[in-house]
Amino acid sequence: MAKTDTRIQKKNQAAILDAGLVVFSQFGFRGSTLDMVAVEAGLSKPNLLYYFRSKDAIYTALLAKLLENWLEPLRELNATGDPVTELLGYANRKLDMSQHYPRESRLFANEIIQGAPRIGDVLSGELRELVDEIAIVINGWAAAGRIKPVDPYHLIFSIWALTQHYADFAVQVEAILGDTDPFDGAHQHLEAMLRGLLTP
Amino acid sequence: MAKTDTRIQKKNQAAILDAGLVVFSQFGFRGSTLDMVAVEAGLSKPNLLYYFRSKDAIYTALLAKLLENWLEPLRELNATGDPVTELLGYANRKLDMSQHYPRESRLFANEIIQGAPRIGDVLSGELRELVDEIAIVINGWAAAGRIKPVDPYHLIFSIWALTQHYADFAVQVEAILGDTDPFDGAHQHLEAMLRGLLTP
DNA sequence: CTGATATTTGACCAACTGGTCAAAGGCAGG
DNA sequence: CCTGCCTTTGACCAGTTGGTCAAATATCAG
Repeated sequence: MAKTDTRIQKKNQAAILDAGLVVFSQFGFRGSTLDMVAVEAGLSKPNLLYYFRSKDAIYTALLAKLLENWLEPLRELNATGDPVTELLGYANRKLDMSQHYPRESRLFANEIIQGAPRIGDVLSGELRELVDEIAIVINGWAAAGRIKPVDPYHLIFSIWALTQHYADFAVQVEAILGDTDPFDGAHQHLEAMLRGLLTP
Repeated sequence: MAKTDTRIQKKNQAAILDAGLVVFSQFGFRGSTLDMVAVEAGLSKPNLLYYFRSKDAIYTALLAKLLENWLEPLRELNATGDPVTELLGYANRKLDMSQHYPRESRLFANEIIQGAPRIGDVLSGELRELVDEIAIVINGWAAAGRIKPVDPYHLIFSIWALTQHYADFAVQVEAILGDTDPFDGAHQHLEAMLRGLLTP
């Protein structure tokens, strides 16, 4: 029943997902067409639909695949480590993701701005639980005087905001900075902000 | 020639722009349809096109109108005031805008994420010049030792990121915070971050 | 080589989209 | 009441969209 995918299946499915990422991350779900994805993937439209049941199936597959990578850095946060090191490490990992996977960031941004119709349950389920756990850890660190007292939820929001901004609003950042690479300064600035906030 | 608009014209144009804001801010330009805007405005589709030449005209009118309000707080920043007060005031004003005009924020977010095809020249023109001016002011403050040394561009990016996040990613914020109002904590957290970064 | 299976595609369709237009309805000044 | 203008709309159109399907083609095991 569950036959293993052939070489060509794997290749084409990957090409479709790559193309879908490019197109969906720029135009959002409703703004993208199967023809755009097909052209980007170098396949015909009916051929796309041979590998994926529908436009929705491509988009959903992309979201599911990316949600994993997106939540992973948060899981790596180590409750037994040094608080400032851990939080800074997390923030830097997120910033690296913005630098190296900006399209993934924009895909999520599009989905969430538009009301997260397909991942709302993940946000209020898995993500919320994960953040609640981290919040307890951060509160513990604050109670022990290892960091300054801080609202853990807004701390996490601010790390997300500060890091994803460079991917999601890349056009604006580039319009203002010109040729300067944003990420050198971004890392330094991010660290300065978080140290100023957290160091007791 | 340039007759003043009648009452009914003003009323319907306003209704269309309001409806356009609701629809475009949620689905982006390509994801929105004239029918959606028409239903939201309580008018028929041909009637929309009696007041605006095209879908594009509605969207462009919205963007132009909003760009003004969006840049205004930045212009209000006073070079002769107290640095920390000025920057905190700006950040709080932006956060208030996210609270009271989240759809405007999401309209811009959608436009910029998707590559800012219609306002790219404003970003690299008017906005960039404005930011360059502020950057000089901030550098002056830092050189005078009135704030800690800081990259002015990334400081501005971080204020944008931290404030707009609560509007653009409202669904995610609400999924995590539940019924708690985000903006109480947001104001406090924002102030703590900026004070930690700036206070010499 | 051969047959079976996996892959690809041209032609097509119904629904939707932005936009047009002529005709109808409403409304103020005379 | 009438006249002229502003407003509204039903019907319509051409282009696009997601999706189907039967036929054609490539691939591969024996």
